[in-house]
Amino acid sequence: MSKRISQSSLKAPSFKRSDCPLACALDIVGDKWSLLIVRDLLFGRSRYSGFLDAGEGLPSNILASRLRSLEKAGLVRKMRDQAQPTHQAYQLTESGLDLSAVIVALVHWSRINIPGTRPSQIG
Amino acid sequence: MSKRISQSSLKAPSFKRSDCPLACALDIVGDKWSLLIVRDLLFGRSRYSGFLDAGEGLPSNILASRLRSLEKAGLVRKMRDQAQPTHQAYQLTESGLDLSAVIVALVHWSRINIPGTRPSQIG
DNA sequence: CAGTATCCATTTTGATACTG
DNA sequence: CAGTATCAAAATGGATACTG
Repeated sequence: MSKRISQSSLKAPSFKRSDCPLACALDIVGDKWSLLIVRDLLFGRSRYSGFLDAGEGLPSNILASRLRSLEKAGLVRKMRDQAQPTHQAYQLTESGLDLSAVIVALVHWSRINIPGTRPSQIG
Repeated sequence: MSKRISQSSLKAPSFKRSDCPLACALDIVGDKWSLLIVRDLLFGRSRYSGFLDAGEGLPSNILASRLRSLEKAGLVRKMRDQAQPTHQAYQLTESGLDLSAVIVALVHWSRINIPGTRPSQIG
């Protein structure tokens, strides 16, 4: 017998504490995984399994939850893979692409301020 | 009878998954509160009670935990308040100040991409 | 194989009461 | 004022099992 109630057993993080633009942004990407998924998308990964293999050990249930919340927030779009139509592919929307500036700023900060950061490669 | 073991009942978030500069940065500021505290420091707040009153309803135990981890990561310094030496004051280090670029990028993104964001004020 | 879902232990959170 | 302590609730992380 199959369970039919829950769309997913894992809920996305809560949403919108205030109208401060910074707090609003953090309600969407203020966690340890979302920007790493955006990073992967920027660097050409587009498949579920690709995100899982990215190296930081993102668990599959967390990945599913994050993809849902990023999609709901309009940063990511899911579609059929052009090259392999049997597969799904994720891609950034305009809004998601705009996050590259945030990622660049974080990487720049990290390079200067965190010792032991990898010198020449993101991802 | 008093408990004496725990320095604090609340632990700071875990640390350093990989050597990717983005992941390293997110291990430090990749949560919903740390950058809001940095924002407050940038905008002139410096006291524990000031952070609590900032408006987003940051709980005091989370604040204590975040201040500890930001201090440990070298972004924040605790000292005696110059004006009122009976009080403590927090201030950003150079490293913490450098995060302003990240905050600017996030606010800019938010203004463009999140409807309902407050038009003319951070904080 | 790609993608989801479920179970369960551990961590983190949020709210509030409490202490020096 | 500046934190700590307590505790319930929620999120996380792994492992694993299910579906098409």
